Amino acid sequence: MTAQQRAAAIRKAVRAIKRGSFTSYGEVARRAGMPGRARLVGQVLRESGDGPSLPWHRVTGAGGRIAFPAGSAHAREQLARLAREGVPVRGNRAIVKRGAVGARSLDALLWKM
DNA sequence: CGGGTGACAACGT
DNA sequence: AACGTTGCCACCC
Repeated sequence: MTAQQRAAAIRKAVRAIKRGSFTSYGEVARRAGMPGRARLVGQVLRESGDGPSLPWHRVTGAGGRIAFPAGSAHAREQLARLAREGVPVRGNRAIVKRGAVGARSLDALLWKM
């Protein structure tokens, strides 16, 4: 498996994310057949840059957290694009639907959020 | 081979 | 919920 092939598989998985929804880096990696390589996903998206064929904004950190620093140009752009597609956002994150398995840590549940 | 670096993830406090 | 720590893994010196 060459780096090129891995990048292609990852981009394919990202393109498969439906409009109005989002997926974590780790999940994209799993769907691309490379569990545990979440960081590689970020690396590929970084070198791929922006483009109409690659909905990079639909990829978030675990639990919908935006990977870019809060307030940064990148973060604001991603949140704006997600919101434009109808994804509810709050602060530096996209809101995960309730009931999704593993959507929340036990902590978050106890802290009732 | 050795060490530093991330668009990460999971856990503990 | 905000942080800090660890574990991870591909890359690049």
